[in-house]
Amino acid sequence: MAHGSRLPGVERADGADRIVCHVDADCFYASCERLREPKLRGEPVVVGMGYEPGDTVGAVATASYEARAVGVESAQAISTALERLPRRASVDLDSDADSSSDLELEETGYYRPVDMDYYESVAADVREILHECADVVREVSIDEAYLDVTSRTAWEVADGFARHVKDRVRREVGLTVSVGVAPSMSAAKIASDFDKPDGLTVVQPDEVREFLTSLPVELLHGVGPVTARELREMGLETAGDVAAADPEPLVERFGERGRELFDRARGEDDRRVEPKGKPKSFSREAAFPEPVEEPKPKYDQIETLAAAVADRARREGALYRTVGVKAVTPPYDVNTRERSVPGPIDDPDLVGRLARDLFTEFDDSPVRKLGVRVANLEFASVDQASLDSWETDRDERTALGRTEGESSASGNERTDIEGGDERTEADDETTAGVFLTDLPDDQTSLSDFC
DNA sequence: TCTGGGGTCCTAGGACCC
DNA sequence: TCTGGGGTCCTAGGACCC
Repeated sequence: MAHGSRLPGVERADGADRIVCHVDADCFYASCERLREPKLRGEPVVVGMGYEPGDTVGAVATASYEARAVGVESAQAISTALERLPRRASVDLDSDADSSSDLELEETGYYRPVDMDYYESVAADVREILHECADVVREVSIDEAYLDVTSRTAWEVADGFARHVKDRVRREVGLTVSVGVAPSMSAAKIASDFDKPDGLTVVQPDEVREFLTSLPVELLHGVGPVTARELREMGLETAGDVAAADPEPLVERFGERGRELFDRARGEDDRRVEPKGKPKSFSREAAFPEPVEEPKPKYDQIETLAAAVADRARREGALYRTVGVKAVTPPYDVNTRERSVPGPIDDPDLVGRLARDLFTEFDDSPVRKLGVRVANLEFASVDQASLDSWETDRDERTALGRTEGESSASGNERTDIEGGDERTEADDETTAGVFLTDLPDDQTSLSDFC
């Protein structure tokens, strides 16, 4: 793309500028709940786990803006959320005995459990629209994506284009999204956040520096509480401060990230929008209501999590070479242990055995949270590039699996390469998925903006 | 902020190899 | 026996994101 060597003064003139769109659904889980339960519209809605009587652990996944108005935030302990926003249903029961609770009713809200399957199905509808609106889409998470729309619009009409995307999602799915348009991924991300909810912010190429300059450093992507505090200690409060700073101390203190920070604060980010690759790891974790010391419940939990992770990997058609456990001990110390085996495996029993083995170190420790993870993943077949080579890939993989199974068995642990039929079925599904997402784009409705 | 769950990337030291 | 420097893999921890 001959993009690395551009002269400072002429960066807008070389035609290499991209138009990047960041699309971010507004309080996605809560909005999904409203889709299937319209009475929740306009009401405070909290989606999370652990709010039923008797539950003791859980957190807020998403709060509607009405719920945020009374201090409910995502990642908050559900107990705190319930204090600030009592659950509507439970108040209704009380209200029989207390007719003066009309006022309090205003300060109650609806709680709903996380239902990922349903949210996934809604997200799939949104994705379909986004893929029709862009040449390249990078899905960042279930409710967020970057679009490279360089060939679909122009700066002069970028706001109309963004409006079109928003309107389509609202009409066809029923959700509001916030959209940011900018010449880079990092600026587009900040732009979509700028005017939430239902936001639309376009940052023209020559406006990027000014747009960023007054932003507090924590609004930069990749700057969390720790980095923000350290930046403040260096006297850097805003993106503008960082942009004007000497980059050397930043690199000194933060390494590669420091350089990145400096660039991003100046609006320099030449990452191209690229489709997301395969996952790097799968994990499952679970918290205990309170720290547990006895081995039995801990090992039971390890067992359950290991089985769930192995099952997930198999369903996704992934082989793994590394198994890890995580033990969170009071006050909140995160300990991880992992072990790798020589060859890629698909072996639920071995995941269980390795996980138990790795965990023995924490036999006598109080533990508040446990996790099991597989990593070093390999996806046997299906490179979307060429479907012709699929049969070949599959044959190669079968041979591969056998060889590596043997080498791994000779390593230290017995491994079974089994379930070949199931794996093939999973691969077939993946292949079908490639066909589905390869449907031709319908650009006609976008021609106005091109 | 007293802490849920599922991810990503980076760093740093040690082992091991050439 | 002492020794340089580079590369890669593994492991543990940390920061961050949604």
